[in-house]
Amino acid sequence: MAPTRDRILDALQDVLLEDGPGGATLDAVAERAGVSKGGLLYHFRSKDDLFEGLLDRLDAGGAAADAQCPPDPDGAARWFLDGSQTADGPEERTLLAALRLLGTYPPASDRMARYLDDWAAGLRRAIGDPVTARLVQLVGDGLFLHALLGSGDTPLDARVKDAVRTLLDQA
Amino acid sequence: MAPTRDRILDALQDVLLEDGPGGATLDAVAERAGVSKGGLLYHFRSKDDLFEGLLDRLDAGGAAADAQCPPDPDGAARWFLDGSQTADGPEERTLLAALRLLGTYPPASDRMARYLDDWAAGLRRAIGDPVTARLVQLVGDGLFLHALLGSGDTPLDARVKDAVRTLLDQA
DNA sequence: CCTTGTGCACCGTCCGGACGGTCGACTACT
DNA sequence: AGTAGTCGACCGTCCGGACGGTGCACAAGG
Repeated sequence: MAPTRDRILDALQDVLLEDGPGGATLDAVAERAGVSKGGLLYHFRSKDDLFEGLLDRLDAGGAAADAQCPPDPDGAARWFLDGSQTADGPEERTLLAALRLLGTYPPASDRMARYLDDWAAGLRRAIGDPVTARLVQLVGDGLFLHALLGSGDTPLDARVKDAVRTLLDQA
Repeated sequence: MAPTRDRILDALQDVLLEDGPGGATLDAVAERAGVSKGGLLYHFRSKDDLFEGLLDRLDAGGAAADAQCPPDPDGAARWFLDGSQTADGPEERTLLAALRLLGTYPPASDRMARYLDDWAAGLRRAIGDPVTARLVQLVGDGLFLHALLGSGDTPLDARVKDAVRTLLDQA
Protein backbone atom coordinates (compact mmCIF):
# COMPACT_ATOMS: atom_id res chain seq x y z
CA MET A 1 0.00 0.00 0.00
CA ALA A 2 1.17 3.52 -0.83
CA PRO A 3 2.43 5.69 2.03
CA THR A 4 -0.41 7.22 4.04
CA ARG A 5 0.57 10.73 3.13
CA ASP A 6 0.24 9.97 -0.58
CA ARG A 7 -3.02 8.15 -0.05
CA ILE A 8 -4.41 11.23 1.68
CA LEU A 9 -3.34 13.48 -1.18
CA ASP A 10 -4.92 11.03 -3.64
CA ALA A 11 -8.11 11.13 -1.63
CA LEU A 12 -8.07 14.91 -1.62
CA GLN A 13 -7.81 14.90 -5.40
CA ASP A 14 -10.68 12.47 -5.74
CA VAL A 15 -12.95 14.49 -3.50
CA LEU A 16 -11.95 17.77 -5.16
CA LEU A 17 -12.73 16.37 -8.60
CA GLU A 18 -16.02 14.79 -7.63
CA ASP A 19 -17.53 17.28 -5.24
CA GLY A 20 -15.55 20.48 -5.72
CA PRO A 21 -13.93 22.51 -2.97
CA GLY A 22 -17.15 22.56 -0.99
CA GLY A 23 -17.10 18.82 -0.62
CA ALA A 24 -13.45 18.67 0.34
CA THR A 25 -14.00 18.40 4.08
CA LEU A 26 -11.48 16.84 6.39
CA ASP A 27 -13.96 14.10 7.20
CA ALA A 28 -14.57 13.27 3.55
CA VAL A 29 -10.87 13.21 2.69
CA ALA A 30 -10.03 11.07 5.70
CA GLU A 31 -12.75 8.55 4.96
CA ARG A 32 -11.70 8.34 1.33
CA ALA A 33 -8.09 7.73 2.32
CA GLY A 34 -9.09 4.99 4.73
CA VAL A 35 -7.78 7.00 7.65
CA SER A 36 -9.46 8.64 10.61
CA LYS A 37 -9.65 12.40 10.86
CA GLY A 38 -7.09 12.35 13.63
CA GLY A 39 -4.78 10.33 11.41
CA LEU A 40 -5.16 12.84 8.62
CA LEU A 41 -4.36 15.73 10.94
CA TYR A 42 -1.25 13.95 12.06
CA HIS A 43 0.16 14.17 8.53
CA PHE A 44 -1.27 17.60 7.69
CA ARG A 45 -1.67 19.97 10.58
CA SER A 46 -4.51 21.95 9.03
CA LYS A 47 -6.67 22.11 5.97
CA ASP A 48 -4.43 24.75 4.43
CA ASP A 49 -1.46 22.53 5.05
CA LEU A 50 -3.28 19.80 3.15
CA PHE A 51 -3.88 22.13 0.19
CA GLU A 52 -0.25 23.15 0.28
CA GLY A 53 0.69 19.51 -0.02
CA LEU A 54 -1.37 19.20 -3.19
CA LEU A 55 0.25 22.28 -4.70
CA ASP A 56 3.70 20.88 -3.88
CA ARG A 57 2.79 17.73 -5.71
CA LEU A 58 1.78 19.89 -8.68
CA ASP A 59 5.16 21.63 -8.73
CA ALA A 60 6.91 18.31 -8.87
CA GLY A 61 4.75 17.34 -11.85
CA GLY A 62 5.58 20.60 -13.64
CA ALA A 63 9.29 20.09 -13.33
CA ALA A 64 8.93 16.51 -14.55
CA ALA A 65 6.85 17.62 -17.53
CA ASP A 66 9.41 20.17 -18.58
CA ALA A 67 12.08 17.47 -18.70
CA GLN A 68 10.00 15.47 -21.18
CA CYS A 69 9.65 18.20 -23.79
CA PRO A 70 11.22 17.26 -27.14
CA PRO A 71 14.08 19.56 -28.20
CA ASP A 72 12.90 20.20 -31.79
CA PRO A 73 10.27 22.89 -32.51
CA ASP A 74 7.69 20.66 -34.18
CA GLY A 75 7.96 17.94 -31.57
CA ALA A 76 7.77 20.45 -28.76
CA ALA A 77 4.65 22.10 -30.19
CA ARG A 78 2.96 18.77 -30.77
CA TRP A 79 3.84 17.66 -27.26
CA PHE A 80 2.55 20.87 -25.71
CA LEU A 81 -0.65 21.14 -27.74
CA ASP A 82 -1.63 17.54 -27.15
CA GLY A 83 -0.74 17.70 -23.49
CA SER A 84 -2.97 20.70 -23.00
CA GLN A 85 -6.11 18.70 -23.51
CA THR A 86 -5.57 15.36 -21.94
CA ALA A 87 -7.22 14.79 -18.62
CA ASP A 88 -5.85 11.32 -18.11
CA GLY A 89 -2.91 10.16 -16.09
CA PRO A 90 -2.04 10.97 -12.52
CA GLU A 91 -0.42 14.33 -13.21
CA GLU A 92 -3.36 15.77 -15.09
CA ARG A 93 -5.58 14.58 -12.29
CA THR A 94 -3.49 16.55 -9.82
CA LEU A 95 -3.71 19.60 -12.04
CA LEU A 96 -7.48 19.46 -12.44
CA ALA A 97 -7.86 19.01 -8.70
CA ALA A 98 -5.60 21.99 -7.98
CA LEU A 99 -7.71 24.10 -10.32
CA ARG A 100 -10.63 23.59 -8.01
CA LEU A 101 -8.75 25.45 -5.30
CA LEU A 102 -8.59 28.66 -7.30
CA GLY A 103 -11.28 30.70 -5.61
CA THR A 104 -11.05 28.88 -2.32
CA TYR A 105 -7.41 28.85 -1.36
CA PRO A 106 -5.80 32.18 -2.31
CA PRO A 107 -2.18 31.05 -2.81
CA ALA A 108 -3.37 28.64 -5.49
CA SER A 109 -3.41 31.34 -8.20
CA ASP A 110 0.28 32.10 -7.97
CA ARG A 111 1.27 28.47 -7.82
CA MET A 112 -0.86 27.66 -10.86
CA ALA A 113 0.61 30.54 -12.85
CA ARG A 114 4.09 29.29 -12.06
CA TYR A 115 3.06 25.81 -13.11
CA LEU A 116 1.83 26.98 -16.52
CA ASP A 117 5.11 28.81 -16.94
CA ASP A 118 7.11 25.68 -16.08
CA TRP A 119 5.27 23.76 -18.76
CA ALA A 120 6.05 26.40 -21.38
CA ALA A 121 9.75 26.55 -20.47
CA GLY A 122 10.53 23.64 -22.77
CA LEU A 123 8.57 25.36 -25.53
CA ARG A 124 10.66 28.50 -25.24
CA ARG A 125 13.80 26.39 -25.33
CA ALA A 126 12.81 24.47 -28.47
CA ILE A 127 11.33 27.36 -30.43
CA GLY A 128 13.75 30.15 -31.21
CA ASP A 129 11.34 33.01 -31.74
CA PRO A 130 9.80 34.03 -28.39
CA VAL A 131 6.68 35.47 -30.06
CA THR A 132 5.97 32.19 -31.82
CA ALA A 133 6.65 30.22 -28.67
CA ARG A 134 4.23 32.39 -26.74
CA LEU A 135 1.61 31.97 -29.46
CA VAL A 136 1.84 28.20 -29.27
CA GLN A 137 1.59 28.43 -25.51
CA LEU A 138 -1.51 30.61 -25.65
CA VAL A 139 -3.25 28.27 -28.08
CA GLY A 140 -2.41 25.38 -25.79
CA ASP A 141 -3.67 27.24 -22.78
CA GLY A 142 -6.86 28.08 -24.65
CA LEU A 143 -7.36 24.39 -25.41
CA PHE A 144 -6.68 23.69 -21.78
CA LEU A 145 -9.32 26.16 -20.68
CA HIS A 146 -11.91 24.52 -22.88
CA ALA A 147 -10.92 21.08 -21.64
CA LEU A 148 -11.35 22.46 -18.15
CA LEU A 149 -14.94 23.43 -18.86
CA GLY A 150 -15.69 19.97 -20.11
CA SER A 151 -15.72 20.28 -23.88
CA GLY A 152 -13.82 17.38 -25.38
CA ASP A 153 -11.44 17.38 -28.32
CA THR A 154 -13.11 18.50 -31.54
CA PRO A 155 -12.04 17.80 -35.14
CA LEU A 156 -11.75 21.56 -35.60
CA ASP A 157 -9.15 21.76 -32.85
CA ALA A 158 -7.07 19.09 -34.56
CA ARG A 159 -6.98 21.25 -37.68
CA VAL A 160 -6.00 24.27 -35.60
CA LYS A 161 -3.12 22.30 -34.14
CA ASP A 162 -1.93 21.41 -37.64
CA ALA A 163 -2.18 25.04 -38.67
CA VAL A 164 -0.09 26.14 -35.72
CA ARG A 165 2.60 23.64 -36.54
CA THR A 166 2.83 24.71 -40.19
CA LEU A 167 3.33 28.19 -38.76
CA LEU A 168 6.50 26.97 -37.11
CA ASP A 169 8.06 26.09 -40.44
CA GLN A 170 7.67 29.65 -41.67
CA ALA A 171 9.30 31.13 -38.58
CA MET B 1 -31.71 52.99 -5.66
CA ALA B 2 -31.32 49.95 -7.84
CA PRO B 3 -33.91 47.20 -7.52
CA THR B 4 -33.26 44.97 -4.54
CA ARG B 5 -32.76 41.93 -6.71
CA ASP B 6 -29.93 43.60 -8.62
CA ARG B 7 -28.38 44.90 -5.43
CA ILE B 8 -28.31 41.36 -4.08
CA LEU B 9 -26.62 40.05 -7.22
CA ASP B 10 -24.08 42.89 -7.01
CA ALA B 11 -23.41 41.94 -3.40
CA LEU B 12 -22.95 38.31 -4.38
CA GLN B 13 -20.34 39.34 -6.93
CA ASP B 14 -18.49 41.46 -4.42
CA VAL B 15 -18.37 38.71 -1.85
CA LEU B 16 -17.38 36.10 -4.43
CA LEU B 17 -14.51 38.26 -5.66
CA GLU B 18 -13.25 39.22 -2.23
CA ASP B 19 -13.66 36.04 -0.23
CA GLY B 20 -14.16 33.32 -2.82
CA PRO B 21 -16.98 30.77 -2.83
CA GLY B 22 -16.31 29.90 0.79
CA GLY B 23 -17.16 33.40 1.92
CA ALA B 24 -20.32 33.64 -0.13
CA THR B 25 -22.75 32.84 2.66
CA LEU B 26 -26.35 34.00 2.66
CA ASP B 27 -25.64 36.16 5.68
CA ALA B 28 -22.66 37.82 4.06
CA VAL B 29 -24.51 38.51 0.82
CA ALA B 30 -27.56 39.82 2.62
CA GLU B 31 -25.55 42.17 4.80
CA ARG B 32 -23.62 43.45 1.80
CA ALA B 33 -26.82 44.12 -0.08
CA GLY B 34 -28.34 45.99 2.86
CA VAL B 35 -31.07 43.39 3.20
CA SER B 36 -31.89 40.91 5.90
CA LYS B 37 -31.41 37.23 5.29
CA GLY B 38 -35.16 36.78 5.15
CA GLY B 39 -35.35 39.51 2.52
CA LEU B 40 -32.70 37.79 0.45
CA LEU B 41 -34.52 34.49 0.61
CA TYR B 42 -37.65 36.22 -0.54
CA HIS B 43 -35.98 37.13 -3.84
CA PHE B 44 -33.94 33.95 -4.22
CA ARG B 45 -35.46 30.84 -2.76
CA SER B 46 -32.19 29.07 -2.09
CA LYS B 47 -28.47 29.52 -2.42
CA ASP B 48 -28.49 27.62 -5.70
CA ASP B 49 -31.23 29.90 -6.95
CA LEU B 50 -28.99 32.84 -6.12
CA PHE B 51 -26.12 31.33 -8.12
CA GLU B 52 -28.47 30.71 -11.01
CA GLY B 53 -29.35 34.39 -10.96
CA LEU B 54 -25.70 35.30 -11.38
CA LEU B 55 -25.29 32.89 -14.29
CA ASP B 56 -28.36 34.37 -15.96
CA ARG B 57 -26.81 37.79 -15.68
CA LEU B 58 -23.69 36.38 -17.33
CA ASP B 59 -25.70 35.06 -20.28
CA ALA B 60 -27.20 38.46 -20.85
CA GLY B 61 -23.69 39.93 -20.92
CA GLY B 62 -22.54 37.33 -23.45
CA ALA B 63 -25.34 38.12 -25.84
CA ALA B 64 -24.64 41.84 -25.49
CA ALA B 65 -20.92 41.30 -26.15
CA ASP B 66 -21.63 39.37 -29.33
CA ALA B 67 -23.66 42.27 -30.68
CA GLN B 68 -20.67 44.60 -30.30
CA CYS B 69 -18.26 42.56 -32.40
CA PRO B 70 -17.02 44.44 -35.50
CA PRO B 71 -17.96 42.79 -38.80
CA ASP B 72 -14.51 42.91 -40.42
CA PRO B 73 -11.90 40.20 -39.66
CA ASP B 74 -9.16 42.50 -38.35
CA GLY B 75 -11.51 44.53 -36.20
CA ALA B 76 -13.15 41.40 -34.82
CA ALA B 77 -9.80 39.83 -33.92
CA ARG B 78 -8.58 43.01 -32.27
CA TRP B 79 -11.82 43.31 -30.35
CA PHE B 80 -11.72 39.73 -29.17
CA LEU B 81 -8.04 39.62 -28.25
CA ASP B 82 -8.17 42.85 -26.28
CA GLY B 83 -11.42 41.92 -24.60
CA SER B 84 -9.94 38.67 -23.38
CA GLN B 85 -7.68 40.40 -20.95
CA THR B 86 -9.59 43.28 -19.49
CA ALA B 87 -10.94 42.80 -16.00
CA ASP B 88 -12.65 46.15 -15.72
CA GLY B 89 -16.26 47.10 -16.20
CA PRO B 90 -19.38 45.52 -14.73
CA GLU B 91 -19.57 42.64 -17.19
CA GLU B 92 -16.05 41.44 -16.56
CA ARG B 93 -16.77 41.65 -12.87
CA THR B 94 -19.73 39.35 -13.34
CA LEU B 95 -17.57 36.97 -15.33
CA LEU B 96 -14.79 36.82 -12.75
CA ALA B 97 -17.34 36.26 -10.02
CA ALA B 98 -19.00 33.44 -11.98
CA LEU B 99 -15.61 31.80 -12.41
CA ARG B 100 -15.42 31.37 -8.68
CA LEU B 101 -18.43 29.10 -8.85
CA LEU B 102 -16.69 26.58 -11.04
CA GLY B 103 -15.85 23.91 -8.53
CA THR B 104 -18.62 24.81 -6.13
CA TYR B 105 -21.78 24.93 -8.18
CA PRO B 106 -21.73 22.13 -10.76
CA PRO B 107 -23.95 23.70 -13.48
CA ALA B 108 -21.52 26.61 -13.71
CA SER B 109 -19.17 24.70 -16.06
CA ASP B 110 -21.74 24.31 -18.80
CA ARG B 111 -22.95 27.86 -18.52
CA MET B 112 -19.40 29.18 -18.70
CA ALA B 113 -18.61 27.07 -21.75
CA ARG B 114 -21.68 28.44 -23.48
CA TYR B 115 -20.63 31.95 -22.55
CA LEU B 116 -17.19 31.52 -24.14
CA ASP B 117 -18.92 30.22 -27.23
CA ASP B 118 -21.25 33.22 -27.36
CA TRP B 119 -18.27 35.54 -27.31
CA ALA B 120 -16.65 33.72 -30.22
CA ALA B 121 -19.81 33.71 -32.32
CA GLY B 122 -18.99 37.15 -33.71
CA LEU B 123 -15.50 35.96 -34.50
CA ARG B 124 -16.81 33.07 -36.56
CA ARG B 125 -19.11 35.46 -38.38
CA ALA B 126 -16.37 37.95 -39.23
CA ILE B 127 -13.65 35.47 -40.14
CA GLY B 128 -14.45 33.23 -43.06
CA ASP B 129 -12.12 30.34 -42.35
CA PRO B 130 -13.38 28.39 -39.31
CA VAL B 131 -9.90 27.08 -38.50
CA THR B 132 -8.47 30.61 -38.34
CA ALA B 133 -11.42 31.82 -36.31
CA ARG B 134 -10.91 29.03 -33.82
CA LEU B 135 -7.20 29.81 -33.61
CA VAL B 136 -7.90 33.42 -32.75
CA GLN B 137 -10.41 32.28 -30.18
CA LEU B 138 -7.95 29.88 -28.56
CA VAL B 139 -5.25 32.54 -28.33
CA GLY B 140 -7.78 34.88 -26.74
CA ASP B 141 -8.89 32.21 -24.32
CA GLY B 142 -5.27 31.53 -23.46
CA LEU B 143 -4.76 35.21 -22.70
CA PHE B 144 -7.91 35.09 -20.66
CA LEU B 145 -6.63 32.17 -18.62
CA HIS B 146 -3.43 34.01 -17.80
CA ALA B 147 -5.34 37.15 -16.88
CA LEU B 148 -7.44 34.95 -14.62
CA LEU B 149 -4.38 33.78 -12.76
CA GLY B 150 -3.29 37.32 -12.17
CA SER B 151 -0.53 37.91 -14.70
CA GLY B 152 -1.06 41.28 -16.35
CA ASP B 153 -0.58 42.25 -19.96
CA THR B 154 2.98 41.76 -21.15
CA PRO B 155 4.77 43.39 -24.10
CA LEU B 156 5.29 39.92 -25.51
CA ASP B 157 1.54 39.34 -25.63
CA ALA B 158 1.09 42.55 -27.61
CA ARG B 159 3.49 41.20 -30.22
CA VAL B 160 1.62 37.91 -30.30
CA LYS B 161 -1.60 39.76 -30.97
CA ASP B 162 0.03 41.58 -33.87
CA ALA B 163 1.30 38.29 -35.24
CA VAL B 164 -2.15 36.74 -35.07
CA ARG B 165 -3.65 39.64 -36.96
CA THR B 166 -1.09 39.50 -39.76
CA LEU B 167 -2.08 35.85 -40.03
CA LEU B 168 -5.58 36.97 -40.93
CA ASP B 169 -4.35 38.76 -44.04
CA GLN B 170 -2.83 35.58 -45.36
CA ALA B 171 -6.02 33.59 -44.90
C1' DC C 1 -63.89 59.41 3.42
C1' DC C 2 -62.83 55.70 5.84
C1' DT C 3 -62.30 51.00 6.84
C1' DT C 4 -61.56 46.42 5.74
C1' DG C 5 -59.03 43.18 3.20
C1' DT C 6 -55.38 41.27 0.28
C1' DG C 7 -50.84 40.52 -1.13
C1' DC C 8 -46.09 41.90 -1.72
C1' DA C 9 -41.59 43.07 0.32
C1' DC C 10 -39.03 42.46 4.07
C1' DC C 11 -37.51 41.37 8.79
C1' DG C 12 -35.34 38.66 12.91
C1' DT C 13 -35.03 34.39 15.25
C1' DC C 14 -34.39 29.73 15.62
C1' DC C 15 -32.62 24.98 14.69
C1' DG C 16 -30.48 20.83 12.80
C1' DG C 17 -26.45 19.67 10.90
C1' DA C 18 -21.84 19.97 9.30
C1' DC C 19 -17.28 21.69 9.69
C1' DG C 20 -12.37 22.45 11.42
C1' DG C 21 -9.72 21.30 14.99
C1' DT C 22 -8.27 19.25 19.86
C1' DC C 23 -7.30 15.59 22.97
C1' DG C 24 -6.34 11.51 25.49
C1' DA C 25 -5.96 6.71 24.69
C1' DC C 26 -4.36 2.83 22.15
C1' DT C 27 -1.12 0.06 19.08
C1' DA C 28 3.09 -1.53 16.97
C1' DC C 29 7.55 -1.25 16.10
C1' DT C 30 12.42 -0.32 17.85
C1' DA D 1 10.51 2.08 27.56
C1' DG D 2 9.86 5.23 24.03
C1' DT D 3 8.20 6.98 19.87
C1' DA D 4 5.70 7.30 15.41
C1' DG D 5 1.30 6.52 13.83
C1' DT D 6 -3.55 6.04 14.37
C1' DC D 7 -8.00 6.29 16.41
C1' DG D 8 -12.64 8.18 17.61
C1' DA D 9 -15.06 11.00 20.83
C1' DC D 10 -15.75 15.63 21.56
C1' DC D 11 -16.06 20.99 21.35
C1' DG D 12 -17.27 25.54 19.61
C1' DT D 13 -18.66 27.74 15.59
C1' DC D 14 -20.99 28.73 11.60
C1' DC D 15 -24.15 27.93 7.80
C1' DG D 16 -28.45 27.14 5.13
C1' DG D 17 -32.92 27.29 5.44
C1' DA D 18 -37.63 27.51 7.73
C1' DC D 19 -40.79 30.19 10.05
C1' DG D 20 -43.85 33.65 12.08
C1' DG D 21 -44.47 38.18 12.01
C1' DT D 22 -44.54 43.45 10.36
C1' DG D 23 -45.69 47.32 7.52
C1' DC D 24 -46.94 49.33 3.36
C1' DA D 25 -49.61 49.89 -0.98
C1' DC D 26 -53.78 49.65 -3.09
C1' DA D 27 -58.38 48.37 -4.13
C1' DA D 28 -63.29 47.31 -2.89
C1' DG D 29 -67.32 48.29 -0.06
C1' DG D 30 -70.04 51.04 2.82
